[in-house]
Amino acid sequence: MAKYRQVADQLKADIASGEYGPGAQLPTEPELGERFGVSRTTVREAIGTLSDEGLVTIEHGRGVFVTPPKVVKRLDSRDRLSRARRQENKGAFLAEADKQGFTPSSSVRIAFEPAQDFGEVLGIDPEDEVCVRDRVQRADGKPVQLAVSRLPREITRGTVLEEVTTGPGGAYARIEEMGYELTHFEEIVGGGMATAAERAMLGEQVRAVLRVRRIAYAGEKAVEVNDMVMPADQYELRYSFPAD
Amino acid sequence: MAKYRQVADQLKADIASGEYGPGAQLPTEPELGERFGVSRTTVREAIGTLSDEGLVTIEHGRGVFVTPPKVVKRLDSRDRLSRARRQENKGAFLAEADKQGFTPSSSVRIAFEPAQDFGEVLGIDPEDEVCVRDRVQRADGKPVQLAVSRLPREITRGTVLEEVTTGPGGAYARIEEMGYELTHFEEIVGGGMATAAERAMLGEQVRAVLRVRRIAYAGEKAVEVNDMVMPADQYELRYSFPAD
DNA sequence: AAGTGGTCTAGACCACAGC
DNA sequence: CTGTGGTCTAGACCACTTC
Repeated sequence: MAKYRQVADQLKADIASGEYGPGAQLPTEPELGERFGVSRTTVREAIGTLSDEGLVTIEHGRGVFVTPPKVVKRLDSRDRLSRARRQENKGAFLAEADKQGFTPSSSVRIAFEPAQDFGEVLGIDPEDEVCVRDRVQRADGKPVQLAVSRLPREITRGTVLEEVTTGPGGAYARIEEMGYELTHFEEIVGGGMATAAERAMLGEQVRAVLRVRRIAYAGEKAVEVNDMVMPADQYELRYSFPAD
Repeated sequence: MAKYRQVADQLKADIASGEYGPGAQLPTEPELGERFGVSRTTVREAIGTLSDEGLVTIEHGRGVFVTPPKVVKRLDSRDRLSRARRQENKGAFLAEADKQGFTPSSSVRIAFEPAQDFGEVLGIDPEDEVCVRDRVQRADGKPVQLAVSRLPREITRGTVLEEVTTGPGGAYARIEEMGYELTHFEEIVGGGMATAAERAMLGEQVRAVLRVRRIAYAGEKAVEVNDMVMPADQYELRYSFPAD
């Protein structure tokens, strides 16, 4: 077996055995090289695999640390998006913050573009304009989610939906006030590795991400498509559905 | 910016521009090193990031190839797990194969163990035995999903559920015949990097995976917990739920 | 300034694929 | 056998954190 795998396996065992507890700093790369009788390059390759698996967190200039157990954000979309929540004046992200006890904040960038590929899912012409709401959502100041909403401009034109702040109950409450009564949501869940751009926003240590596309419907009409990206190790999505 | 990032960005651009089309082979590592004026190590680092992002597939001894667009398996759990499907004598994986047009196969390993941590979710004592059905599911011979089901042995004892083949309609059909009428499912979706063991089973090129835990309920009673692992780039999970 | 991880080199040998 | 990627080395210098 390759040396770097042997080193990785030994380090994993040491972490599992508690020799390096949560948050503990591992020996430096040169120290590990000497201990295992391998070059620093090989040690780095071993540490890289541990980092990929999320076992350790590498901090430039500081050291390598055993990743403490994550506080997982559990999202039950159906509850979180319920009309009841909106009537409590809570948007989806605020409802989540409320339940999990973190301080939410977000920055929003608004733009208007041709719908292009999104025309198909929204049921509009590719050249019709959409309102793009590009958000970075933070928990206690740390970015935890990227979300890009697109809404047909025929719905948003001249409304607060084209402003940074959408007001109590969030965007969905405003959409319903426009006369589009939301009937159901569809969520399409995928995953993958974070791109360099996503890591720049969510944190360089982020590896795997969950990608969720939520489509909000008013009857047969799709009124919003929201593409979200979140670090996989920080989220759990929960869905319930009947057996028949 | 680091050289390996520059190289990676240039290769990405070349792929996006179509200079290297889907399935095309990239120049060899020494060739790229010469072209960009960097060492082979640096080229490998660049290619590694492309591989992580799923843009290219590395084949030992053959070369580096632009990953062709994936045939994504779209799973609509609610439909796939419907009673109607079971009454068509199709288990979940068979129903999926039917819909997407691949030839399914699977190998099953049966074991009996104390429930331990799974006792909590199944509502039984941690020392009560569960029947463990450990499966590798293949599409056209290629492993595409790992699934480990655990069922309380009080349900499975002496039934075909403790055999390799569960018969028409799959395990859920047998559970209902035991008198446990399924009422609803819960699915908890997470993600992460594949472990070395998972890569050994699903393919060494697999990076990000989706992890789905499905819990089947008969009323308030959980009758099965099924932990599934699937390559993230091959799956899309679809859920619908009402807005109220 | 000292200590940590990040990048890079030139070269060697190994393992796998394909003729 | 040849060509490809996989592993490994010893050493150098850079960038970030901390004192």
